[in-house]
Amino acid sequence: MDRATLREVSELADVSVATASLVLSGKAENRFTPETAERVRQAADKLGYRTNRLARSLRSQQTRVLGLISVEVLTTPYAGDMIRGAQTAARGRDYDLLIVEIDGTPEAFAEGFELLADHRADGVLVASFFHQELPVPEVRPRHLVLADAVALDHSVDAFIPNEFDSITQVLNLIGEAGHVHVGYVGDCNDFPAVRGREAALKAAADRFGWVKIEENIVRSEDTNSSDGYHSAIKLLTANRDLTAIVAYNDRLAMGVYRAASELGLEIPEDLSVVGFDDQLLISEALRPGLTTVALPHLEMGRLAVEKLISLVESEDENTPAEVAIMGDLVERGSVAPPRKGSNKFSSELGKS
Amino acid sequence: MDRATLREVSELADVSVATASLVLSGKAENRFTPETAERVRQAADKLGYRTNRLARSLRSQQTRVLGLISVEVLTTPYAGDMIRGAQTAARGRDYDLLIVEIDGTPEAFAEGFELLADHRADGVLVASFFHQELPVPEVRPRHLVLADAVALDHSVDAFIPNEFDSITQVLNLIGEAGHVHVGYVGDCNDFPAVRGREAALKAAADRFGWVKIEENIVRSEDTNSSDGYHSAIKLLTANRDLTAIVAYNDRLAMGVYRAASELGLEIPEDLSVVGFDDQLLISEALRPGLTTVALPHLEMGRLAVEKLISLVESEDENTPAEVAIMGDLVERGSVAPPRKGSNKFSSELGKS
DNA sequence: TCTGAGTGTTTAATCGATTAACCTCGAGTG
DNA sequence: CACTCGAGGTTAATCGATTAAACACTCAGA
Repeated sequence: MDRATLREVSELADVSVATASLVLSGKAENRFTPETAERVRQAADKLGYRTNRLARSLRSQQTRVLGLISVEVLTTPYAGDMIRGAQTAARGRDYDLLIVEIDGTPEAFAEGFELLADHRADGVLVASFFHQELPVPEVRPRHLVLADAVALDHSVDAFIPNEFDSITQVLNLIGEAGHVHVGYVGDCNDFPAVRGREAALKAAADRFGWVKIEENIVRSEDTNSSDGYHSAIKLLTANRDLTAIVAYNDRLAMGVYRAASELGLEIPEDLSVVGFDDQLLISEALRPGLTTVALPHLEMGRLAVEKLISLVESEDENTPAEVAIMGDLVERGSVAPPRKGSNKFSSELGKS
Repeated sequence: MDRATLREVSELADVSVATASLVLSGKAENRFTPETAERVRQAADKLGYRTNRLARSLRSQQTRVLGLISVEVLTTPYAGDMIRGAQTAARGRDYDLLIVEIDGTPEAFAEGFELLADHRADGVLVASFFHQELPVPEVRPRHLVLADAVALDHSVDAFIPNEFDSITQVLNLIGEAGHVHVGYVGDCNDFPAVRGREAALKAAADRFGWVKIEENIVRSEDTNSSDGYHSAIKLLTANRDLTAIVAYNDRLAMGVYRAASELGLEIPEDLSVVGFDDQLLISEALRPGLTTVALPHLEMGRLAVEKLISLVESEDENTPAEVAIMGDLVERGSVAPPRKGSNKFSSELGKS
């Protein structure tokens, strides 16, 4: 049941191993008579010949294998599409992916790099489960590209989401609907994603004339639904004029929904909500569906692999660049114009 | 910057390549003087020598690479832990994983198998994103194991969840709390997971004397939250005595929560709810937290790899077996004893 | 002195594919 | 007729590690 070797093919075709190799690799188009070539091809076909990648790689000093270091992408439900994008792109160029899952520590990187070096991967792609700055060690593969992450020292090619323009899409939706009392449920960490989204928020606030946006920002310790809930409660009770809340991500937005429901606020009639990430388990399940932005995971994976292959295949000098990619707006129904005057919540409270 | 070869090491140590190899592989413990051995080791150290896996594999005819065919595991947020379990187990035995993502069609399998055969994987693990029956082609790797799936013809070793006993844990919780009017929001497909869970439901109904369980089963077309909502509404309006609902999975349970909230039923006071899967994005985010069962993904991945390695390393005859593994009960607070008499919903309606 | 048995180390074949360099033969050229 | 040249192949080195078999040497025993 073992695969046939080139020697077996060449014997069946009654030629030398060299001839068989040359014919099958197509690297000597017209050095052989059509009959010889055909005989070789038939023999290969008959024996189900496939070239032994180990042997080829050993000889050619390239494996056509790309290492993929997954920083928690495999084990968190956020960014699987990035790997799919990467795999599709790689397969399309006849490369395969060797995937190693690690946490993001420098030691784990070193181990991962070592393992991939042992396998003689032609290049390495590091994919992160969210847009962060990674401590990529100095000792690193010759060809390296990052996806959904940048190197702390910005010394590596990277494909990241355009946080600013992406979230601006939902901010515009809020602004154009006429909201001016807008709150923001954020994250307290210092990540590029956090900085980018808040910068966009402030720009939008300026542009649309949102009222006292600085005071309507609450930053959660963590970004789970329950933090979103507490933050939203805090926002909505402190500022009863709020008619829209922007959440840093969909999980926080989920908490905002719960807060709204508890306070008797209908979404979107009394309160518009937008999220970020388009985590389907949440954004599709909430009622009404959450208007949010889908991160360009597939694209980042694809582009990163294509860049990596181009690095591998041309030995030209390369100047590392960070490419920011737009996310897709997904409108579902959690945004509506504000009620006249103020939201139901504040008017009800006004009565009592 | 390229890695040192054995020849370079041997030259530095002033011995033959054979000696260097023998010393470093530890396969000839006392054939050399301690001084020679030490000299070789020092040289290897100094040069940062690591054996070239391609060369070794080519020679030894085994790669210490296991293929992992992921049937949508990578790209759905359900079962990433299975891959983590598999990778950890493999690394612990000095194997690496070559992962290929496919959909579950026979053609995709064939392609995946071919690709892994090209890479001379020593064995292949197929991991599915849920417990299903897979059409594994006849032409298959010599060593093959399934995780979270069985072969249609049951001809392959498999590690699967014990659906019956796993869900019985939450069913017992419901029964022991004293509920007798129990509803079930199910799935209409004919999967092992569906059959196992419904069988357990019926067994529990018998054991606890649940009232007319057959009539309180609604099967959804799909298993998203919105189907769970519609099914729960149907159940709760048709049978006002229901005090507990069991959902086929957490996503459906999420819909049940919404239905309950819409009907003014408090969970767990008026209605107990249990799910299955422990999908954290849902089970942790819902209020109250969802009591559910965590599938043994990590374990399945781990055990499958260990079985696979044992197949690879001993050429003994093997009789395929399917091993069912228990899931873990996760209690969060969506179960309470029923209200005296009946639920709030039915009593309120009774008044009007 | 010769044989035998260890010890310590090297020689050389091998895994399978690639490819530069070489060979052979017949046709064409001056 | 001697010589060149191209078409159509083949030879053999190479990638790096593994390992059976051979070799060189020492020392004990006959």
